[in-house]
Amino acid sequence: MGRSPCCDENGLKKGPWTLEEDQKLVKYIKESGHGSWRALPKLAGLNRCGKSCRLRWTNYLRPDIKRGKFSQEEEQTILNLHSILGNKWSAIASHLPGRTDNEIKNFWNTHLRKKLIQMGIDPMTHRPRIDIFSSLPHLIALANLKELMDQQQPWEEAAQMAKLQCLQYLLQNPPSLSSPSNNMHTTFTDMETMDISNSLLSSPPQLASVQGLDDSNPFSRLPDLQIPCDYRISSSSKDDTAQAQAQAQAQAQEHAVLSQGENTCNSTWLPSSSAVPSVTETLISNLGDASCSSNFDVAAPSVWLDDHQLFQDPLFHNLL
DNA sequence: AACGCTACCAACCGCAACGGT
DNA sequence: AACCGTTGCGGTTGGTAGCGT
Repeated sequence: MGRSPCCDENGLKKGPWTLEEDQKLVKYIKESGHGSWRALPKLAGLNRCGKSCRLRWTNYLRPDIKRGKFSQEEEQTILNLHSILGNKWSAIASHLPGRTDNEIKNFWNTHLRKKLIQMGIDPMTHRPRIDIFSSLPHLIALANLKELMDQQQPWEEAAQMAKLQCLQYLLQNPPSLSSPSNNMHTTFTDMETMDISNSLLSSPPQLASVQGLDDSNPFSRLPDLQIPCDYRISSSSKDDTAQAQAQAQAQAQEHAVLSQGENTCNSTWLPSSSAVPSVTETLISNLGDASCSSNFDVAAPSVWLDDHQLFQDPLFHNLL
């Protein structure tokens, strides 16, 4: 695949276009069409490379370009299409008459992406963020619990059972401790997270007798934290798993059709698409007033709601 | 007024795909 | 099949406007 020398040629102007250059380009294309972009600058009397001319035309000067703010409908369309197509800006732009891929890309990066992050949604997967910050409340609770355990406070056995069940619930419904996404806000490494978790899981010996789970290891039924965890909002029965896999396959095929064989949204680290529906599909209508600054102020996905309800439970406050 | 910070967006860069020879 | 030229695309950069201190 050869590469065109294009703009590295000496003497060609770069940078912002002047009004005069715009007028020359528009005049030439209106009269003669763009033809070969490479030949165009010379013919149009422009000291630019063809690539620059093409970009200026397609992104700015084309008469059918719609400028101005994106409407709610356009915003919704972009979110929907991005959840299916990923960063296929040109494919998304083809569904938005008058909008260029560059404009949509910029709008995504400056507005929509931030909104989704604010709402606790991973902008790449359109699913609840599963990074260290969304796990932080759980980890803090675990840390406090371990502190209490280390102090060997004389708990009632029933209370211990309840608390440990609570802990087990947390660990069986974890926000995944490691995120595959390109999440800029993840400052803890996966291994650091694992260290924290594993240190918390080194239980004091006196708890083994009250677990009733496994005498040798009270946490033996907890998920293997070295393995990326699926969301566990639904039953973990084998039947459901098989059903989810079948649904995932069906959806993967659907996505393959929609995205012409390319689907950047899928990740081997993520649960099947059918297990956790894309939250942007249900939260899109709230985006317009997503002015909140905290993940916890907005309508959170169900996988979080369960945990938040747990945190509000008086029983859980006793743990803290 | 000066400075720093942030948001926005036009434009650039480099790679990939495609078609012609 | 290999090479070359052209175009398309997505990621990134840099200029600048707006705002707060």
